[in-house]
This record gives sequence, C-alpha cells and structure tokens, in this order.
Amino acid sequence: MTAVRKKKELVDNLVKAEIVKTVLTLIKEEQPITMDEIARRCSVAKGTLYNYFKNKKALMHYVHQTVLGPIRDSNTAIFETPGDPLVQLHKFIESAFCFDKDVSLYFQFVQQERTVANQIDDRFEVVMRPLIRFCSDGIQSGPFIDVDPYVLAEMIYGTVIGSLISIQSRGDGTSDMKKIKQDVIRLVDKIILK
Amino acid sequence: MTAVRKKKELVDNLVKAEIVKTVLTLIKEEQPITMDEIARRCSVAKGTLYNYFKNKKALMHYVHQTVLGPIRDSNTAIFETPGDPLVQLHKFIESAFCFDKDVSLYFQFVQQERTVANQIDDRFEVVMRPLIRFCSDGIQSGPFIDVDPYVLAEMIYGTVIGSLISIQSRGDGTSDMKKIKQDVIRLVDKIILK
Amino acid sequence: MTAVRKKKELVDNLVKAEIVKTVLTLIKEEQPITMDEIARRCSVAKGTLYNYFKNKKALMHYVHQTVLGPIRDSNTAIFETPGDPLVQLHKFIESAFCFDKDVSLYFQFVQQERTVANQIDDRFEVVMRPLIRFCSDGIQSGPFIDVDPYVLAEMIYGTVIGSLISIQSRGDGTSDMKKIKQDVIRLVDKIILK
Amino acid sequence: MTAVRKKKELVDNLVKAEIVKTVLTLIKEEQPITMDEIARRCSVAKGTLYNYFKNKKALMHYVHQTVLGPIRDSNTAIFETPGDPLVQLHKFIESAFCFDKDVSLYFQFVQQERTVANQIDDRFEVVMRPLIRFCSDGIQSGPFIDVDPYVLAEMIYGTVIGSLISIQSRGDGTSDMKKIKQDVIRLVDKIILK
DNA sequence: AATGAATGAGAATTCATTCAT
DNA sequence: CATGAATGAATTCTCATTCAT
Repeated sequence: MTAVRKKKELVDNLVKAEIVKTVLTLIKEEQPITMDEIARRCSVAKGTLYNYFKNKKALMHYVHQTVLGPIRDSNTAIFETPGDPLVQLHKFIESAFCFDKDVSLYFQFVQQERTVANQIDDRFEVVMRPLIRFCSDGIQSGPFIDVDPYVLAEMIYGTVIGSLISIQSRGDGTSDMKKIKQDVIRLVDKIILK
Repeated sequence: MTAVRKKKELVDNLVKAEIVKTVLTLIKEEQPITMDEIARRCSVAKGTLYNYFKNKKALMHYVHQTVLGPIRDSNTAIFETPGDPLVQLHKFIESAFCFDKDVSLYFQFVQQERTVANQIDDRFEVVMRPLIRFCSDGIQSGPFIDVDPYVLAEMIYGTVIGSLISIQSRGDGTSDMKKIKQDVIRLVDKIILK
Repeated sequence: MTAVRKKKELVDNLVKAEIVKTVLTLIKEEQPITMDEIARRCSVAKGTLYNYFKNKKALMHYVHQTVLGPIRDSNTAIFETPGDPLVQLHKFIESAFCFDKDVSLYFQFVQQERTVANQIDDRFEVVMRPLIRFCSDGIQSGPFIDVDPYVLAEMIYGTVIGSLISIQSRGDGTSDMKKIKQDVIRLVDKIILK
Repeated sequence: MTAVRKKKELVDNLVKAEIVKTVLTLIKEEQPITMDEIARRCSVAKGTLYNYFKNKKALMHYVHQTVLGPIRDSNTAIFETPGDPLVQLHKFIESAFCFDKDVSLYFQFVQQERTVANQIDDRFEVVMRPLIRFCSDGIQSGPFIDVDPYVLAEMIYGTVIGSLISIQSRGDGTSDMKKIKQDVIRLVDKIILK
C-alpha cells in the first residue's frame, strides 16, 4: 500500500515538474499558455491536468511557487540568520547571480497573471520585504546610512536584480558576469555604509 | 468649416481621453480590459470605439503613448540639454516625483500587452536608454564613479523609480514624499560621485 | 419649379450612375461591397446613399437593373420581332459579343447577392426564357431540329455566353474575338437546323 | 487500439457528413451559412465544429471537396482512359445525369465562397479543363468538327450541364429525364462530328 | 438635403472546464 | 485514473442603418 502510494507520489511529482517546465518554455517562447498546449507538450490528455490541479489558476499557482519558493527560502535564510550585515548582503548578491535565467524571465512575466499576482505582490513578498527589514535593522543598529529603509532597499534591488535582468537586453552578448557582479558589490558597499 | 473641424477634433480628443482614463481605471481595479467593458464604462456603444481606433491593439497603443509619451519627452529634454550632470540628475528625480500616480501603475502593467511591449521594451526605451547614455558620459568625462554604466543606471532607476512605485505598497499611508525625495537625492548623490 | 426638379433629377441620375460604376468596380476588385466603401469612393456621405436608396437591397437592385436591363431589352427586341429565326439568332450572337465585359463579370457575381437573386433568377429571366420560347417556336414551325427546347436553348446559351465568359480564363491573352464569333455561329447554325 | 481509432474515425466522418449535409441544406434554403446555424442544425455546440475544422474556411473547403471531388474523379477517369471519343462523351453525359441533385445546386452556389473559389475556378478545373483537352484531341485526330476547342467544350458543357441544371427551373415538375438525356446525346452527336 | 458619428445585432473564434467511455 | 470530444461563455470585430446637426 505504502509502496504504491510512494510510487504514485513520485509519478505525480514527475508530471508536475514536467508541467512547470512546459509553462516556463511557453513563457520563454511568448506563446499563449493554454491548457490544451500544456497538455499537448506534456503528452498528456487535457483532462489529466485536472487530476493534478483543480483548475488553471491552481496550476499556475503551483508553477509560481515552484519558481519563486527557492528564492524566498534562500533570501529568508540569508537575512534571518544573525550575522554581519555586509556579509549577508554579499551573500544575497551572490545568490541572486546564481539563479537560473528562467527566474528573471519569470519575474517579468509574473505580473501578467493577475489571478496569481492578485494574491501576493511577489516581488515584494519574495525579495523586498526581507530586504526592507534588513535595511531597517542595519540603519537602527548603526552601520548603514540613515535614510528611508524603503529607499535603501529599492536601491539595492535596482542595483542587484535590475542589473541582472538588464543583462539580457544589452546589445553586446559579451557581458562579463564577473565584472558586473564586482561592480554591483562595489556600488552597494560604497553607498550602504555611513 | 475650420470651426466644425476644430470642434470635431475637440470632441475626438475628449472621447479618447475618456477611453484612456477608463482603461487606466480598469487596470487599477485589476478588471479584464475588454472592448465591451470599455464601451460600457464610457457609456458608448461597442462599435463607437471602432470609430476612434482601428482595433483593440491600436486603442491600447494609444493609451500607451498617452501615458508614456510625456515621460519620454521629459527625460529626453532633461538629458539631451547640455549642463551639469548633477543638476540633470536632480531634475530627473524632481520630474519623476511629479508624475501622476497612474504612471507608476501603468509601468507595472505595461508588460501585459505583449503585442505592444513586444515592439519596444518601454522601460528601456523611455527611461533606461537615456539614463545609460547619461551615466556613460558622466563616467567618461570624469565626475562619476567608474563602474559599468548599466549597473549605475539600474542603481539610479531602482532608487528613484523603485522608491516611487513602492510608495503605494507601504502599509502606512502616511509616507512623507518630501522626506523620501530628499533621501533619494542624498543616496544618489553619495554614490554617483567619485 | 420644373427647372429645379429637372436639375435635381439630373444630379440624381449622375449620382446613381456613379454608384453603379463604383459597385461594379468593387466587384471587379473582389472587394467587399459595403455602404461605407461605396460612399467613400463616391465622395459622398454614407447617409446620403440612403437619400437615393431605401436600403442596401434597393441599391443593389438598382445596380442589377441598370446592368441587366439593357440586355433584357435587347434580347426581347430581337426575339419578339417577327422574322427569320436564323437572322434572329445571328443578331443575338452579335449583340452578346457587343456587351461590355462588365456584364459577364456581373453575371458570375450575380448569384452571390441572394437578396436580389432571390426574386428573379436572372440568367433565366434575361436570357433563357426568350431563348426557350424562340426555340419552341422554331421547332414547332419547322426549321429547327426537333429536340427538347430547353436542351436546345441551353446548347445555344452555352455556346454563345459560355464561350464569351471563358475568353477571360484562357491562358493566351491573344484570343481572336472574330474567329471565336465565327466558330460560334458555325456551330450553332450547324446544329440548330434540321 | 485500432478498434478505438476506427470507431473514432467513423464517428468523425459521420459528423462531417452531417455538417456537409447541413451546409447543403442551408444553401438550398437560401439561408445564411453561419457557424451558429450549422451547429444548431447539427445539434452540436458551436465549439464542437472547431474540433472538426480549424475554421470556417476549412469547413467550407471540406464541403467543397466532398461535393466536387467525386465529379472530378469521374471526369478524369472517363477522359484519361484511352478509347473512342464518342464513347467517352456518352459516358460523360451518362455520369453527369447520375449525380445527385445537390451537385447542380452546389454548382450554382460555388462562386459565393470567394476565398475557396479564388484558389481554383472549379467549374474550369473540374469539368472544363478535361473537356477542352478532350475536344482538342478530337479535333486534331480528325473526327471532330474543326472549331475553337473552347467553343466546342462550352457547347458540350451548356448542353449537358446546363440542361441538367435547368431541369429544376422548369415549371412542369414532370420532366422526363430519359427523354432529355437522349436529346442531349442526339444534339451533341450531331454537332460534334464532322 | 447632406453629413458622419453612434448604434447594436450578428458573426467568427478561443479556451477553461466537464464528463462519458 | 486517463482520455479527449463536447460544451458554451466570453471576446473581438463588421457593417447596415439611424438621427441630430
């Protein structure tokens, strides 16, 4: 019994992973995301999708969680663990530069799906909130420049995430990731400390 | 004759303005933007919309231009006029804080209409491109810190535009715009100069 | 008064002629025939068309009559006038080869407009009926071959009108109208007489 | 597996046949051919039609092929098989008189659907082209009267197909098909041979 | 009379969801 | 459970007709 259930769960997760992958591909290809197309690309009947998810909204929500969950966890881990603020910040930058390219793509896409975005403003929930709290702490405990923590957080977000996203738009395909990361760190360090 | 034409043009613009307003309202209310609904809210027949715009795409494009045009013009004017870089930057911040709240709303929404956004990545076209060029110039001619101009531009964008947008998400409705603007200026000044 | 009325009627007819011309042009160009387009091409307001015709059906009916009326009259004149059947037939062929190219074009088009065609099957009314009566007479009075008059009439129709219409479809643009007409006459003569 | 597929294909064809029948009925009743009406008369939801055909054009094309295909095949078979020209001609007449009444109805209608008719002038493709080639051969190899082959072909078309179509328009419902066919044959025989 | 903006019925098409097999 | 045909609400767009100016 348990063995059967395990197996079922395994298959279940495999299918779900396939679905997530397919949706991301569709986003990348700027194709409309229809249940028909997801099913077709997963070599699964349309009706089957409804065995895994109650409806399209639930499906998209799952994709959402799958993509953004790890980031949220990573950021939480970095900022909730006590330690030197500067070290935390560097860890945050480091982790941001490690994430899959899909993520920034998805970040751009995410506001499209109002049904999902309705419930949570993801950018805020996943990145900004931890960042704002981090800045507040840093300002209150001394080391950070004393400005509005929201402003400081937005500065960090723009410099780190913005730079990451805009890499794709650069005309020259030869963007040197290492150089960019160093410049980001330099900039953030320079500004954040008193 | 001319009088009739003038009048017609006036009415025309009035109706179009109404349509733009309605679309922005729909975006704000996170309601689906259908021709039916636009017509209903404008107290106009569906067919009438098609007297003003060839199709939905054209209508959305007009909304787009109406919202983003002034910003583009403003930014172009600020950065294309020769002068002290720091003064230009302050002007840019000043103008950003003057724009209607609709603008930031629209900025978040804009990527929805792929057909439009496809053609130009507006954030890039309207704000980033002038900003990047401005940073490049400032770096080359000396006064600005020598980092990747894209990174510097993203830093400015995040600090200025990001802070503006996030004002709406702040829990406390009592955000002091003046204080925020001053902090933004302080931050940008501090970082940008060598 | 009368002068004014005359003038009005003159203008009236001029406009109507323009409308007919425009509709035929639209048919030729395989463009949809909309009131909008007719008005535009006639440099007249859409509403004005409704001063000349009660509705689109009436307008199309007028075009119809204007194009087919002369043919009907011609055929009636030829076949109703007593005389040698063979001479009549040759006159019919002669007149068919004289008509404007628009006519055959219109003939192909005419079945499209069901609203008009509903009321009369034009091919039948305008050409076939006189032809059938003519054949019946010729058969009864002796000179024509004794077959079903409908069949004989269709033979004539096909040979004369069919040949005319198919001239346009011929690959070689160099169709010698005179030669074709002579062949048509030869063929019809040969078959029709006992 | 194969059984399921066979069954599916069977149902598929049944539905498609029903759709063809419905469209022909609509043509017969001179009713507008809308997807709504087709669906209603087939007791099927509008969307279902789109499971069978990509769009209206494809649906109409299928009707087209279904009606005209057999005729084309028949004519091709008759005229491409070597043999005595007169025998071929008689076979052609025979086959024409065998076809369903729907066919002549459809023949009248066919030019309506410009999108389809555009691509091929069907009358030409299906009947005239084989007929013209047949006449050319007969003229060159001797037995047929030496006139323009197009004219000869049009004569045959008019006599055979025209007579068939006009049967419906005859006032007296009592048209004796056998008598008509014999007259057609007599006429064609008489004229075609030198 | 002439104008042309407004109207709204009607047509094609898409797609999430259901359900019989 | 899986399947995929059927469903029909929702959406965009067209165009004949009306009517206030």
